[in-house]
Amino acid sequence: MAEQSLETVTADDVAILAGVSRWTVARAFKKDGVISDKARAKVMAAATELGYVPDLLAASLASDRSNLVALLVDDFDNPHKLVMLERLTRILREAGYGTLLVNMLGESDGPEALLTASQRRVDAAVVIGTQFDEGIRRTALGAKRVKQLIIFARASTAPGTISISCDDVAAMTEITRHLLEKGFKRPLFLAGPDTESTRLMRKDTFINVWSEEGSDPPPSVIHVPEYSMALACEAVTTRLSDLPSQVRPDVIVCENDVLALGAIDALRHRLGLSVPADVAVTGFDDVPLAASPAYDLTTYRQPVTEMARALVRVLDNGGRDATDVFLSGRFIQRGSS
Amino acid sequence: MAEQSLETVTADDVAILAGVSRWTVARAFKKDGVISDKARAKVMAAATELGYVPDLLAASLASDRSNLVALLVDDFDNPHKLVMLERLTRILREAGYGTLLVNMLGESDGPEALLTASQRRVDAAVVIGTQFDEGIRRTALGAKRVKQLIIFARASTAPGTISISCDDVAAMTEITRHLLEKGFKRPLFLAGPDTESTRLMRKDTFINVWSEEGSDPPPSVIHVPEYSMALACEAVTTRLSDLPSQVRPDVIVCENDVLALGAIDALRHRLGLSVPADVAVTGFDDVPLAASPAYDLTTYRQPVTEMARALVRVLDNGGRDATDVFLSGRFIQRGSS
DNA sequence: TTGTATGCGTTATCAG
DNA sequence: CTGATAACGCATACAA
Repeated sequence: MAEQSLETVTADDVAILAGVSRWTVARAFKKDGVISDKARAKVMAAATELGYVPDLLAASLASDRSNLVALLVDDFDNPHKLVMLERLTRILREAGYGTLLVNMLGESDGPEALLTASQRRVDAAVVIGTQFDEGIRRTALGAKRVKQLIIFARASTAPGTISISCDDVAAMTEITRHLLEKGFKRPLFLAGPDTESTRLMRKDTFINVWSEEGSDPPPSVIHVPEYSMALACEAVTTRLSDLPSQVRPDVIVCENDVLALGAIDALRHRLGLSVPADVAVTGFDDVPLAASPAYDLTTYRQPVTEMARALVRVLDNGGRDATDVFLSGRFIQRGSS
Repeated sequence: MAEQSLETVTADDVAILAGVSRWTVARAFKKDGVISDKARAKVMAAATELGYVPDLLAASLASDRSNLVALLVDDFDNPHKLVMLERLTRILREAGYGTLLVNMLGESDGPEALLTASQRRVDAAVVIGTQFDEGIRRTALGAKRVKQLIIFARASTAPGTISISCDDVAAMTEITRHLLEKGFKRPLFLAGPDTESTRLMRKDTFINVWSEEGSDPPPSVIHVPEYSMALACEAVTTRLSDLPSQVRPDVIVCENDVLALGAIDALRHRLGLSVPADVAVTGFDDVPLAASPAYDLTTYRQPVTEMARALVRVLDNGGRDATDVFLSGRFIQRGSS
């Protein structure tokens, strides 16, 4: 078949060549189109001959679906984002959705970012950021700008949104019990920023389970204002330096892997301690680096694939009778604990 | 202003409220629209009152620009991809472009991925993958499917494409001279897969400069089939184990940071050697992790921001008189060499 | 400077 | 099962 270099080949062209009407061409391209096998065959033959592909833009304009979803990301520093992006783009594409990647630039850029997306008629906006403020929700829901607002990898009780996330409670309970079994006595919990609207249940769960099932004083907690290795490293260094080993934490439980990696760096390279001999460390997410011999981090793998599939289900349903989704992942024990 | 919950507010609605015609509304929203200040003010007032935003989908259909570019990625394992995605989405968005992230799933998925993008009428397809086969080029250029094919962060001589990349020759020359000055004698070059169409000039440059300016035997080279820490770690381990220290390389020069991080892991955790005391290591890209105390990797920072800006320039020009772009980055000396 | 007709490529909906 | 009419929301070119 010679390469076509027509400016653009439309359904009309195919219709003429196939000897049918333009609408029959459209039907042939719908999975469940009501059309005779014969007609479809003719259309398809003509289509491949002309190199016709339906124009999704025109389709979006005419129908009220774009099969496009916006992925709003606000923190590109966490390698786990790359894992999520890979899985989301793969699975959404397999399901017929395109993905618009939107960078939520600064602090309060959420609403603006959402507008950009809504201008392209996305079927849904998926927030994969760490922050999720009320402004976004209002912008999304007010004026029906965005049909659906989905919070990914974060639990949220905000009305009008649905969230798809890892079951933090089950996950952190498993981690905590592992630590209790191992006989750790003085945990330190290293947490990220304390947001209101979307929160991780990891810290609370850890504190609860440890307090209930352990017989020791409640764990201490430190917060860093961002999920950053450098900040975590700094925070742990300050906190542990000059601390006599009798009162030094024997395990640092981190809200995610990025913090854990920073903590390990601090212990080894700033404080001259050994992991896990002097201090153990656990993370959360299972970023690729967690498996490297350098860190060998005990962590919990979020079920990203299943989460992405759940997203597709919600999308395919057009958001009807959708409820929040919590999925279990897998505890990954490695050498750091 | 009360939140509108109108189904959709179009330019017509704004026109009525502002007491002008629909076309005047359109003019008000064009940066260089020929329109009186008074009319524009009225339109804008009406627009904000109604919460009107132009529909980019309809605009794309009517004009022949979508202000949408597809980002085709085929390797989500390299953290540097995250850096590039952050910069590209940020700068493209600031310039008024939306970004469609497309996952080039498998081996020969390029053409298919490109089709997905072209169905949405992207103004350009930007390949950020490591692989770039001829199939992609043909699909893109054949039948004028995609107006522009741009190779980002990779030099390419493929006809009909334009590439925007770091000046590998200058960069690697700088790294090599640094190593020569430091007095290293037995380098080993660790490279990724050997592709035909888009190649890095890093390996060749290193070999050339080292051979010309150094007085020692030509460097040895090993290839790994993927840019993966694990593979690099394995390859270095096999290569160096049981090697007497007199003939052991004293520096491993890596094609990128991912390989370098894997090499460092191998040296430290598999071979029990110290970096840089026993063996030095250099990378390329300056991924965030390179700055961590754990690796402290000497590397070369790609000018990602400038590269993204160059992309915007090409896009704004609609590809007219565009030529390949090479930009210099910055040599970053750290502790690993 | 502003208004008007026409077209972009598809889909929804109804008629045959 | 197939053909036809009317949008979808905007841009371009031209006329006023």
